[in-house]
Amino acid sequence: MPLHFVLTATCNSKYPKGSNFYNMVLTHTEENYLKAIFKISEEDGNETATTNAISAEMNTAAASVTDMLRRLSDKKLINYEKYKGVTLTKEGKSVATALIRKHRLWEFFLVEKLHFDWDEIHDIAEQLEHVNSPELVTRLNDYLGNPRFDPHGDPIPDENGNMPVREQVSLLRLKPGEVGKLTGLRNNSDQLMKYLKKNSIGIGTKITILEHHEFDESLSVKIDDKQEMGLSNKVSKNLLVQTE
Amino acid sequence: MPLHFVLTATCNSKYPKGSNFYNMVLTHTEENYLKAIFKISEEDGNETATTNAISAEMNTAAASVTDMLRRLSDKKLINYEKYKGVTLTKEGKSVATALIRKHRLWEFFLVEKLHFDWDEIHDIAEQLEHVNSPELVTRLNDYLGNPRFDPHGDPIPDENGNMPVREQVSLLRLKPGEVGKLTGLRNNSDQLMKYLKKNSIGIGTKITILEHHEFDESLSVKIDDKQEMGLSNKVSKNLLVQTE
DNA sequence: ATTTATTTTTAGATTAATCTAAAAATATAT
DNA sequence: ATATATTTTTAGATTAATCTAAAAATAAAT
Ligand SMILES: [Mn+2]
Ligand SMILES: [Mn+2]
Ligand SMILES: [Mn+2]
Ligand SMILES: [Mn+2]
Repeated sequence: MPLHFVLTATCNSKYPKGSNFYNMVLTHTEENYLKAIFKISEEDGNETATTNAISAEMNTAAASVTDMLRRLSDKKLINYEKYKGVTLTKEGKSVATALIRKHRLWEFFLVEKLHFDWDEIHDIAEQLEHVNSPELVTRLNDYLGNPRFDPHGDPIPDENGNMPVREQVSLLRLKPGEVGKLTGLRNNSDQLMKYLKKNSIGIGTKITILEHHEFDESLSVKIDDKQEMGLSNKVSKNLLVQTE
Repeated sequence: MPLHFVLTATCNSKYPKGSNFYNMVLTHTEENYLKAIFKISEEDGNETATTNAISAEMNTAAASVTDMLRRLSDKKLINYEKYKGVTLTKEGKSVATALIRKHRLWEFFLVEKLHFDWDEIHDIAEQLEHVNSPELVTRLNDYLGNPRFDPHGDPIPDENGNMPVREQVSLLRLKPGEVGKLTGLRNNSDQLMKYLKKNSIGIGTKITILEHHEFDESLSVKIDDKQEMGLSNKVSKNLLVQTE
């Protein structure tokens, strides 16, 4: 019998004594803020991450963000001037990419080894990414065969934080007759993933353009030389493919 | 069973909506206290876990323990009466064994798949055990082949919290000529593990008793039909073996 | 250039988890 | 049984992380 619970819990870790700049132990929360700032900064057009953008990304009140920005600034993880928005420092960026590396390695593990589907892994990886053990990351990476892309096609940063880059365009840009191999999604929405899964479309799937429909800008396509189907404009726009 | 209580909890990570009594979301700290209480209760002779025992196990001030006991009691995870010490409720015990299950499954993973040594895994498992995903535990268990004992020889509780039991005696109890297979340690001290590793002794190692030395109650033994060596009383006492 | 709207910060509270110091309860020893 | 020692609880503070409401700064519109 489902009762209505309001659940609040803080997942605090302790600060070990003797932590210095380079082995600073951050709280899960601080780590999540850094990831959010990184994500916002990556979004095209964003010079700096604003308080409101972070507030939206983190689902917290703007006032809470301001609080945290002061703290992250004190720790030299961000460059912060009141009212100006923030950027990550070198150190902050390094923390953020290390988190993303862990997140995506764990996602790869969950799909490759534990046979989860790509729409089931994100929330688990959100937890696993906070496990702090450099040796674990190294061994996990080796165990997985040093993968370069996660199950959503997102690049996995290497030990130094460098992301592999890849040429990919929206499926919408291909002309009839052209073929694209699905390499990523523009946004990793669960609904989109479930929809694609239902239609046997996943990373690596070969998609051939049959026709562009002017009226609603949708596509007719052929999937892996098997079924033909229509793809709405909204779906096609979100599919990133490599040609040839 | 009608459970009427409203509990308030925050977690930085999203907490599942529709939580009920049986999938209550606890903080890492609350989970660690439950594990500590479980551990103390398992130690022979301990009817209840006292505030000081918990304080020692958790490395926190006794006053902090009292605080937490009130909280855990409010959540019906422990039976608590002031000055009387505590026991786990059925629910509390179930949370604790689920944690131990996760801890030991992850330790098994770290050794079997990532090739860590048995003295390197505990701290990482301490973190991994708090990852909350029943599906993950199920799949991890299947992936590992439903192991019954962890790399230290400790039993892994099954889905229902039942621990496999095993006959094992201290090596000291064997008579000269008898053979024991190492199945566990009385306490998982890092120093002991490192010492054994250095002498090629691990779980499964065959140990033949050559001689008991009266003077210091030490042993002469043969390891896996290979090297002969002495084992101090303190070491032998901590080695648990199966005979035959 | 003012006014209005939006964004951001400050102020003031709350909760979990911790601490130290003091008080109260229980256990041990004389 | 009284005194002493130990254990446990209470009292009072602190810090991280959050909130709402109000003030201040910046941006947009008239
Ligand atoms: Mn993800
Ligand atoms: Mn991903
Ligand atoms: Mn362990
Ligand atoms: Mn173990």
